[in-house]
Amino acid sequence: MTVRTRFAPSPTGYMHIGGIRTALFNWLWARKNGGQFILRIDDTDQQRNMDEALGPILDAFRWLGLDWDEGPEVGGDHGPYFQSQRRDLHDAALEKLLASGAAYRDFEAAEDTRAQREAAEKEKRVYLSSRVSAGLTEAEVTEKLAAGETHVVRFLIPRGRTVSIDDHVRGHVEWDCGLMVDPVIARGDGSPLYNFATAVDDGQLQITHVIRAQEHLSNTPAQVLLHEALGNDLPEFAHIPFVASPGGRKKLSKRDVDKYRKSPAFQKLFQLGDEVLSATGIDPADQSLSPVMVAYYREVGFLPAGVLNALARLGWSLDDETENMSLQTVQQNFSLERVVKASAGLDPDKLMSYQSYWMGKLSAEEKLKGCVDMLVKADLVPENPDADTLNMVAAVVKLAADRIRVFGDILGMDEFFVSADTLKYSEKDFQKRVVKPEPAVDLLRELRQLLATTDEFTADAMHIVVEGFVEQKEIKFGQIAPALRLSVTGKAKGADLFPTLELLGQEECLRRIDRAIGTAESMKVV
RNA sequence: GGCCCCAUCGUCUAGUUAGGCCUAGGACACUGGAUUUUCAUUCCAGUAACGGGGGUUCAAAUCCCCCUGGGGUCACCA
Repeated sequence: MTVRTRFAPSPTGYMHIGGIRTALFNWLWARKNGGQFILRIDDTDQQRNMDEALGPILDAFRWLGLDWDEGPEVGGDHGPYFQSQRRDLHDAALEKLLASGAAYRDFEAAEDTRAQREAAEKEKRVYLSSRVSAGLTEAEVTEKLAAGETHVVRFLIPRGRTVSIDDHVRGHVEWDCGLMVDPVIARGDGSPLYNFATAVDDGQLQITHVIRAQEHLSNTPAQVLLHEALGNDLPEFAHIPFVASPGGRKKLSKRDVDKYRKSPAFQKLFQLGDEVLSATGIDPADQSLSPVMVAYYREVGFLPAGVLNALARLGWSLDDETENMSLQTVQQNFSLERVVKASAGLDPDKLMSYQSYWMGKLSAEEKLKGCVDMLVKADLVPENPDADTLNMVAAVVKLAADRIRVFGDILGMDEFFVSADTLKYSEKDFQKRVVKPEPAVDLLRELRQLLATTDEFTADAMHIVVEGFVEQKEIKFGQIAPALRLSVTGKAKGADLFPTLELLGQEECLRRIDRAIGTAESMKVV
């Protein structure tokens, strides 16, 4: 039988990083087995703008390169793939269950049901559905219906037996039906509820493997019973661990981003993200993007390969040593048997490590393209840049080498894309390296003369000039290099100094040194 | 609270199904050193774990029981 897996997101306007991990495992299992991966949109009745709500979800799949065989935009033989459009299927299934007596119309007032539940809770006994309505004769039901009495439809749990599954990751799990409440499967208005719609849809879509997060384990007995009553082939189940917050055990949640912001484990990621996001005109504080969302990583300049690698290794391993894996490698080696049982915390450090690895694998062209896009977004480079600009960016990217782990890191090298008069100094370092040391300004002034009279302004030539200068003045390299770096780049750290000078060019370097000298002197006066 | 799930370095994990090859392996992070006259990289080294208690056995991280701890879920949400 062909393996068919599905991922059924609700259109919420963003794609959760944990959600896409579940989708990834479904995709992997389908691809590994030459099967189909289906995307079904579990939208309910009142939904907001569908483009707005679904767009980001499909974008996330496309960005990561996870294609779907059936679903929105691609169609398929088992459609429609929007749950809201499958109502006739649900209605027919509901009729079937009603007719067979597997379900009953419950006319009990909602407040009565609630009161019973609360009473049971108070008395510390198990609450079970009263089933008063289940005992109604056909005539009585017809009468109530004619009288327009509102009712829900409940599934009649076969008490006195157990349900069990042999879960691919959890093993044998069993539930006592005698403890289960008859679940509502249709609302007062006749619309289907999740557990019921899911069973109907999974059955009709011929899903063979339901791979979903562990939190759904408690939904499983009801769904299994529903499948039985519907006469569906029972799918196999794999309840995978959910993605937990860094350091914690709790489900990673959009609601807790404020807390994550304070967590040490998340510190570096937030810092990087804040810088990149604000440079590209997105306010990091408004939480339209956060590390809980897939889009966050794209906007900060992560690679699909990096994110995918981290996600795959969260709760799954190939063996005892393989860490860096392409999607293809994971796909070839994926197995549900090697999925771990315990929930796994997302580790931003490890994610960054995978990311750096894959960034290192990129060709110069790909790297250049990613960086250019980022620079354009940050307005440091014009849209559709000319060849000169492109060459400049390429040179910077090459010089930056592995300092660029994510494309957003190029924005930290903005000194190459601004003019001498708009260059920003790192205040503290400038004080420490240029203003405070007594001879720094004088040395800079003298060195400037030397640099100005050099015909050949190359990295090697500059190196020789500065070395000669150091020798002649009988100072240490460390007494002039930091000041020079600060003057020219505004920063204390960065790429190799002499190639940096060459890249900036003689004129620009001189302008920057002049400005630094002026600035330092005015600071000294005050 | 009921039901269910889970438990190896700080983190992600290997090892658990078929007990011995485990004086518990790898990776990330961290610390130290070398290289790089900054930073980043690279290289080398180091710190660091079987939650506790009982069994079974010649032998237990691995099997059994109890405890503890963590988590999920208990809707006319999905």
